[in-house]
Amino acid sequence: MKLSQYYIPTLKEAPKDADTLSAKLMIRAGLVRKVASGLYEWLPLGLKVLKKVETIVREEMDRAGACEVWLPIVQPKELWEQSGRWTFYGKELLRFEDRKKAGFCMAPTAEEVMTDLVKKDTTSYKQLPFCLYQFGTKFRDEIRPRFGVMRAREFYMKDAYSFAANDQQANEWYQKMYDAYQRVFKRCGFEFKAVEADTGAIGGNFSHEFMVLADTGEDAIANCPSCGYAANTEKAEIQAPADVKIDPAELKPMENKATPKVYTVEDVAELLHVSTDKIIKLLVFTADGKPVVALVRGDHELNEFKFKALLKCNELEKASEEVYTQVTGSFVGFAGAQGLKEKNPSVMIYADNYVKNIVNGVSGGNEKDVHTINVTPQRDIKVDVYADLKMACAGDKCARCGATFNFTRGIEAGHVFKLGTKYSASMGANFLNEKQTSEPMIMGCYGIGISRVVAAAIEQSHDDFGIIWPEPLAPFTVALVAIDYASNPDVKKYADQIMADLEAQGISVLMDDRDERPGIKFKDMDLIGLPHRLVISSRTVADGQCEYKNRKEKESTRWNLTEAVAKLKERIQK
RNA sequence: CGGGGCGUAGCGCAGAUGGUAGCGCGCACGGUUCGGGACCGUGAGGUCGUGGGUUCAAAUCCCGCCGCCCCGACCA
Repeated sequence: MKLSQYYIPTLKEAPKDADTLSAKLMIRAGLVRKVASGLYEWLPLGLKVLKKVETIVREEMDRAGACEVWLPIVQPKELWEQSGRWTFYGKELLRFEDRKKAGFCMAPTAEEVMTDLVKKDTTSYKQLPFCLYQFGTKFRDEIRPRFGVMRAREFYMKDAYSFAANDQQANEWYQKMYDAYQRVFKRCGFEFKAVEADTGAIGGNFSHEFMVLADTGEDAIANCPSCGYAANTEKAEIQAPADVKIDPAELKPMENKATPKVYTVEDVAELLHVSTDKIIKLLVFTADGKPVVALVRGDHELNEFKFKALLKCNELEKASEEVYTQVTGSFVGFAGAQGLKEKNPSVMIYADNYVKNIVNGVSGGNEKDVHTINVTPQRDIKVDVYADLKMACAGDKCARCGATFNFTRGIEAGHVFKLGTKYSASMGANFLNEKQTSEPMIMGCYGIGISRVVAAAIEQSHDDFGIIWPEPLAPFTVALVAIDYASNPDVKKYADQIMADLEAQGISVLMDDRDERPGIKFKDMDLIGLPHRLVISSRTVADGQCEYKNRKEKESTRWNLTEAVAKLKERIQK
């Protein structure tokens, strides 16, 4: 392909609303353009990469034995009412009416249509198990789209759904998909990790996220170097610290200190000359409307996912100021749990395991501008439940083996869920088993954000000059920079020849044949980030040579023109 | 939805105290250049987000609306 005929509008400067590195590079390199918040146009170069990812995913889905289908993006309200998500799914579900005032939505995912499709034709255990998948546009009306195509409202996804007659079959499909995902991300050339994850709004029994590792990733991952356990920090189970034996002689009596206008943990610690791990943070939530109190150490963060799981509630929200005051009898920021149970016996107090070991700590003083020092929870606070409630952080130990976690960051590119019977039961996707009884199918669902994978590839692999595509995803394999193409017939002859030879061997080439200065051509090619670069110019042609450079490397080498194609072939991954 | 910021040429920006719009990049034409985003000259390109108000006069001041971005809840 000649660049002069291709549509690659590159930009020297990124638009100011591009917020992430990959978003900036995708726009600058002419992969995408933005039409509106969270809505993108994919240009030829970007689409090529998208298709490469799609092809890899399709091949691995087929290899795993899944069958491709194509489902509508506009879906009827009735199906969503059957699953209960018409009301349960938040505002991310874009709902609308057709001319007959019938309700529809733009599909954010496809459990409903897929389950509906399957239940009509599947009636016997003899037909199970199987797995269907599709590629398609998904729409989620995100409150705040961000990070370019990584969190767009409209995005391209592969979603697969497995249906099984029993747990064993269901687990086998989960494993097949898990393995297929391993192959997909390996083939994409990624550094990645499969981690245990929270099941979130999709619901279900258990799940893994496939994280593309990148320092700029949105998610933090805890991994155990000893037993291999890896989990999103939202989920990572932490070993409770060993109980500390408290020496009664150490304990000091509680005492109130004036701390006017001091609100943050850091400020309190500084004013009172204690470290933040001595501070007991009190948080008030409403769990399905009922107020609850949570305590965590000042240097820790409460993990709402864990708290929610512990409470087994549907909705967990930070309490309003009124509720806070009502529950604690104090002002926001100055409540302490000492004596709280005595004052308000109906309120449940939950505390993170680490709070148990605080001795002579600091807590809110239950008065405006006052904190209480020498609070020792074991003596002074009636905690109902101690549990693992904190976000995993540096120094935490693996709940399974006790080794200290390592932390990395990643981008969630794929997610596998074991759904169980959540949708099949509510939507009546039943089958008849050997014993003539009807039971719901056991489902699994498996997603890969294809458009997000493209952005993730860039987040993981780039430098100051631009993108560095992993070879399997590169829009073209070879960049052929033909300097003096327009003015030197020899350059034109050899460049055309090499391009034709490469293309004849199935190697894709993008040749810059434009009548531009060399600097512009180099800069553009670096930005676009094709893995292999060949330069042909008056200079090299005079010596019967060309110049080769890998995008990842700094140094280039000279090759004879006659051997260029063969040498290049050696370097290209098959 | 709550808090903060912004909307002026394709992109990045400047336009105190109101006087009818400019710069850099990019684009077109001519010339000099030609291995890491050259230089000179000429030129095209703008309902200043939008609706209203104040005023002799509004990009500028006031009000409404819309859009976009950042911080929080969602997620592939």
